[in-house]
Amino acid sequence: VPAATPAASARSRNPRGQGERLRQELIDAASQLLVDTRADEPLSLRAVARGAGVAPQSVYLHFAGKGDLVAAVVADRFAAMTRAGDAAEATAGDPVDKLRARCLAYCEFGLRHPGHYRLLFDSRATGQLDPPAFPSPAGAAAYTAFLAAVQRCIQAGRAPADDAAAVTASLWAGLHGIVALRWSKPGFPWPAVGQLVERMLAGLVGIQHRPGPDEHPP
Amino acid sequence: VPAATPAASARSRNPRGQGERLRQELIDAASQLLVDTRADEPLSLRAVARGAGVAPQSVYLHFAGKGDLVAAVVADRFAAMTRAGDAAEATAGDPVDKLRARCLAYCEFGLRHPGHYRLLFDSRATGQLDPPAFPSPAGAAAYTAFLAAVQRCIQAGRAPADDAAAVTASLWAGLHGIVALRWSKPGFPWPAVGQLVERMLAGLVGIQHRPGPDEHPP
DNA sequence: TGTACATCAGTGAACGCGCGTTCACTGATGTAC
DNA sequence: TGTACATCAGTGAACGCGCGTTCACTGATGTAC
Repeated sequence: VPAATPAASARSRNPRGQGERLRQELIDAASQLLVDTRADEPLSLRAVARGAGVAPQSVYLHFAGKGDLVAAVVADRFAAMTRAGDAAEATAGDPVDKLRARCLAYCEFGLRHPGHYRLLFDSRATGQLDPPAFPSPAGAAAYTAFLAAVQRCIQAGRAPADDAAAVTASLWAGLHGIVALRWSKPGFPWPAVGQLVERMLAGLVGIQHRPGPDEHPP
Repeated sequence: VPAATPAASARSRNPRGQGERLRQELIDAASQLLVDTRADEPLSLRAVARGAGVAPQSVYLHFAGKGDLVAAVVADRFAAMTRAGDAAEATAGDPVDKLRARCLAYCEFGLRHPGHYRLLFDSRATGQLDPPAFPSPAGAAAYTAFLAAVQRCIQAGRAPADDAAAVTASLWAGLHGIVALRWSKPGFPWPAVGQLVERMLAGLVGIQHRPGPDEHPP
């Protein structure tokens, strides 16, 4: 529990004409608060204001209310996740390696930033959204990138022909389970993330697994 | 938002010697509150007391505090889920049919009682536990039942020999994804639960899919 | 070159609310003698 | 058979807290004339 004094007490007001800066500062403060949130408490407008070093009312200068603020944070974090997935995919050349890289980037994002991941994919958190409109454009973009990666594998002959949308949905479900259950049940003896991802790729997409240098088959 | 008046205003006090009844009444009231909870708000001790028709202080007659109450609700709901899974498995004779029945029962429990499922498997909810000890005996029992079902399939020759623990972990992850993402992204065009479960069984466990009477292959 | 004024980036103070928890109390029911 | 007492199942009243939101205000900075 942080002290009652603002975290950024040294903040000075933005220069005239730069008032919009506070908007991003508030989004960043909310992201920072969520980074390692394990508790069940919803994001608090007053905590965000404290994190940004401003009074609670100042949030209303840029957002219509708490729901609007949360929606902006969701959009910001979805963009960050999409960027991470695209960057990972770009480092691979092969369609299979691209799909694998995107899957691993998805899991890594979720495991490194559990609060952000939950904000995007946990229904308790997405229930904070105002209005609760689904699917969001950002969420649809994340799915579309996976679908394209799966389709490329099929077209390259690296995966059997199948209903690509259904394959992608099952793959997404598998990846979500890998991430979400690991946070939910940290005491469970989970296999390595890489091994689980490989099982999903082999079993759900149908990709043949070629053991790499750091794989040790029994 | 319910009215400020208690939901069960007609409640009369339990007869002498039957004070323990209130304990279960409180657990039931909490379960009822969670049944269709979509919001991000944590379970509230005062709301539980209102639901049971007693004053907030009465909770302390049976529980040390909010955390203790939540832990009791978790144990109660885990028991209900285990019962549902066991009952579903008992209706099937074949090892594969037993495993499938348990998987479908798992998904059905999660989809019919999202608030209960989240209490057991969402880290935001499990984070309410006091103390946050994992794995809980009840959670371990749920996993063990799945592991046994997978092992029976392997021993019966209905699934290829593999690391049964790793197979079960990946299957669990897949089932969790089927349930959790469906609540998180209700606007997404999800395939039918049965089809996704069949994909998980075929791909992750290695069970051969034989089309049933209500399956319509393209 | 000075001055009145508009704009901008915020803040001071307060509102009513629900929360978890504590302390002292009540009133019915059983039991000892 | 009557009565004092213990036990039991709760409640009355209050505490301090953080929450989202509203209204009026401040003080610095730029602009028109």
